[in-house]
Amino acid sequence: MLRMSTLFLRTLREDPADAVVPSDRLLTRAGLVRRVAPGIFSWLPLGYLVYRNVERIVRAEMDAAGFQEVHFPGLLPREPYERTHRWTEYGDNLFRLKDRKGNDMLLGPTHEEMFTLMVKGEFSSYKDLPLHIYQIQIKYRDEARPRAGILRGREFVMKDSYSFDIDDAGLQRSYDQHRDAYIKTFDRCGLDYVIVSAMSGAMGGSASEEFLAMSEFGEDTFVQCTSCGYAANVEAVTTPVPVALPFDGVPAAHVEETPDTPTIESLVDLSNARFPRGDRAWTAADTLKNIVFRVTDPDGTQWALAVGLPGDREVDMKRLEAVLHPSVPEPFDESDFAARPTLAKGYIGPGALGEAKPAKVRYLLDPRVVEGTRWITGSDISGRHVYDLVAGRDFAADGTIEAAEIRDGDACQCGGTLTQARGIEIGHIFQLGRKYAQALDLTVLDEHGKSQVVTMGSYGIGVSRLVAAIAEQHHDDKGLTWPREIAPADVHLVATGKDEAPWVKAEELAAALEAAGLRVLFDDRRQASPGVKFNDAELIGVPTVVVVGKNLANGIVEVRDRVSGERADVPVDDALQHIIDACRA
RNA sequence: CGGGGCGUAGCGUAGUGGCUAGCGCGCGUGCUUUGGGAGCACGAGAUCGUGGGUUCGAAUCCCGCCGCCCCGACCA
Repeated sequence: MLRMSTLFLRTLREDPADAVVPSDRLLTRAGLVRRVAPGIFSWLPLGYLVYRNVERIVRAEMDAAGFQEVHFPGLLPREPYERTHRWTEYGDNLFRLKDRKGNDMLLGPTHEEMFTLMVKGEFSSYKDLPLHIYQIQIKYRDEARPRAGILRGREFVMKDSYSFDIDDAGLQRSYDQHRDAYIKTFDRCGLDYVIVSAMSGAMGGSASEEFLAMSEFGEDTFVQCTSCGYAANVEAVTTPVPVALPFDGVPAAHVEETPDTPTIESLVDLSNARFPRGDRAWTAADTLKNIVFRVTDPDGTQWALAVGLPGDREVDMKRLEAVLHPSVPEPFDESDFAARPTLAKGYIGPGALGEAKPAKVRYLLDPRVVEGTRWITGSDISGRHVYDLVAGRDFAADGTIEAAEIRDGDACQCGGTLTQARGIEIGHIFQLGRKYAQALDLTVLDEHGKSQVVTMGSYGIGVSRLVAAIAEQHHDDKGLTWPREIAPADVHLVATGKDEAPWVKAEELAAALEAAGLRVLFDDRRQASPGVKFNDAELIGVPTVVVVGKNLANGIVEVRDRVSGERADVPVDDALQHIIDACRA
């Protein structure tokens, strides 16, 4: 039994000045966590109870799926990460340190290497597969900017698991098993979440999905189709390709004088003033904007890329980076332009773009720029634009690219419309494939005695982040409203009143509830006023609150439901059973 | 790393050149109080982030440094 009179807890009446998101504010005010350094937190007794409840659910579902728990060190040697190139690829996000001999060490940001090497050390036959192992471990990532409290720390707890299979079909089965286990886990946590397609990105491999808890404070933007159920991270959204248009009646392309129109807006204004369209006004969507980037490959090679897209859209850097990964795009700077005199800044057009052209700029188009679409675009001469330039007739590109910003109302592949929302990434599952097994030489013998590289899946849950994600979704203006399985207790029992009787009865009831197997948080503080106790109970968010006070004189105790706010006056003699029923409902 | 803001008691804050740094919460002692953050009295708690400078006098003005928060870039 937890007694408030002795609990190591101090709730705060005021919001901490630095806390911005609801979960951070409430977890701090309710005395569950305290910030120690940016992105680094301590768990106090009540918070640690909540944390362990979440961890227990995650572990239980992993175990139920038949996965086996292991535990790696958080402090790791450099060498395995050197072999997979992550010692360098992880960059500044890796916490690095040296031991007394001067050897490089790191605090593990994730443990693919360790899992792979462990399996390599023990298993060597296809008969040993499939294998699923997991750990719940503190991870360290030196984020450039930790924020939002527990939601995004530099030290956090993650459950990471890995599957090992001999072939692709096995990997798919393993992936599906994990997906099911994750659904059960997040359902038990009482979360409202979506499963979205994600970019497999750096890790390689094919299938990849993210579990996003709905929250306006989430850092991931995703889209959902209002009609077909499709959901995807913005980075992974694909744009439907419009049907090609006939262009028989379109006049031949012609260059016009358009002085001082380096921006789309100025170009549209000038076009309407000097070259009116007749049937309607020109808009930004009639222009073809070409944005150039310098792209750096992992091996250091640099090349130029132009993205052509309708003038009413911006390039979404996140989407561009996601498609190009692991290469890194940066906007052209003055020296890049200087090196390519055929590119007229502000007036760049398809005429100068393409790998075959002198500037050697790889030219990729937004899928919306299909054959037959007609555009106003740069003529590659400062102060002039081309009109009626028709895609497929007057120009072609090296390919297409998904890099344009996504907007609410954009079309889905199914013909429906997409809407955007934000979410907190609570889980990520993906088919790693053979990248790590290859790099670390994890092979097993198949049934023909031939050596085969193992194929892996990688699956993560942000355990500590889950606590914050649940808090984001389960609170009201008074405080936290934990789902029962997550809550630090089943019953928050408040004793109050000037007579001795309620205190005696409350003690008795607390003991009886505990004997019945319920977890009891007993507010037995003598000095605190009723108002303080009620407010603390609401802040802390235990689902069932019981008040033994002045109504005991009438044989009544009060049972409150924290979430619904319902209050029931219950005869003392029925109280025990009533509370047990309420907690087991 | 770019842009913005802020460092005053455990927490929230006032104080823009004048000597004793103020208030609320919390904390301690005593009395009163116990159904919605109680009252009274007394009390403890701050080298005003840090180093230097200006000045008769600096929390306050100037310069450097450190730290923190927010937006962006980046990320479970």
